[in-house]
Amino acid sequence: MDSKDRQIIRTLQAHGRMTNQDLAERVSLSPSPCLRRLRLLEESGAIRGYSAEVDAKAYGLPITVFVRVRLERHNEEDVKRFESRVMDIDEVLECHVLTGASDYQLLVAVADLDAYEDFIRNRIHRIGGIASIDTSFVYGTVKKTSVFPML
Amino acid sequence: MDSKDRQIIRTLQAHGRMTNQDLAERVSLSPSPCLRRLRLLEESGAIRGYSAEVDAKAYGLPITVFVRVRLERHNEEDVKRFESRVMDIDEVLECHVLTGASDYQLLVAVADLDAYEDFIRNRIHRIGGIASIDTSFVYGTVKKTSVFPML
DNA sequence: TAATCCTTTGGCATTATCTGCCAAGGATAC
DNA sequence: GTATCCTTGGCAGATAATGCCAAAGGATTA
Repeated sequence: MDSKDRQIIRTLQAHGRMTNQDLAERVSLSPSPCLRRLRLLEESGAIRGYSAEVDAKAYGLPITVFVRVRLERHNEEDVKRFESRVMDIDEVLECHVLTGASDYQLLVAVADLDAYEDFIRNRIHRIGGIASIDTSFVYGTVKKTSVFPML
Repeated sequence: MDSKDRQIIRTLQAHGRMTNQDLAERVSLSPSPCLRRLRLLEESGAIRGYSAEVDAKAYGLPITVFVRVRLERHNEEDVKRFESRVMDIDEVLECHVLTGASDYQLLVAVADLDAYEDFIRNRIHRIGGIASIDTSFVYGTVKKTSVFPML
């Protein structure tokens, strides 16, 4: 992972469908070595994949919520159950384990408030062992980039 | 935005560099109408762009932090200054406006704890007008998908 | 300093893909 | 029933991907 690799990565974070020719030009390489570097980054797992960035509202999911969850008990069984159940819920886009007052932070996308209530009552609480849930609705987004800072 | 469009979107959220031929096959269209739908989704803004999903650790940013910030005052001037300064900080990947106890939640990626301390002291506090900062380090990630649920 | 090795690069040719154009099919309204 | 509109599918020229091989650049060792 040298500076050229990071340049390739940042370029593809900003323009994920750029052709290899354009990418090569942007990072000042010819197409062949550029493509070889790209394949190595993909095979090594540094680049996990590619994704379209979609307007959630246009898709039909106007409500985005950060949900912080604390469990009652932290034995292996309860933790495993919570995590495996959460992974299967399609509305949960992200679930991170955090330091601090909460155990987990979920990123959830839903169509309306009824769907959110349904999500909390019938998906999350049904898992059991939940000590507390803290909901923060996203009112607006000041910044959202997928491009890492230069090093 | 019909069911076919959403199918195209979900497919490209999972495999952003898939060729139009493969995409067409996956959604049961021939390449021509598939490409036309795709271009319309892009031009309408439903698809904002494409991005490589990169392993932050492999890139050299092993520490991910959610930072919740509350401002002392909420007059237009202070709010505008905070938001415009935050947009210019490369380490800040996301900044959302939240309901609840905090005003903002930032997603920050840094190389080490020193860089995080420097970020808080010299980037965030220097903005001025900060009432409180609450830091939650990401210990692990149970789930992270860019694919929206079916509707 | 020179020789050697190893890594990375660039060009070429083949194969695959993109994409604009036009005709055909299917649904809808009158 | 028919006219109209929207969407689809196929074709062809242009563009891009990718495997192979020779050459250049950089580091290490003698």
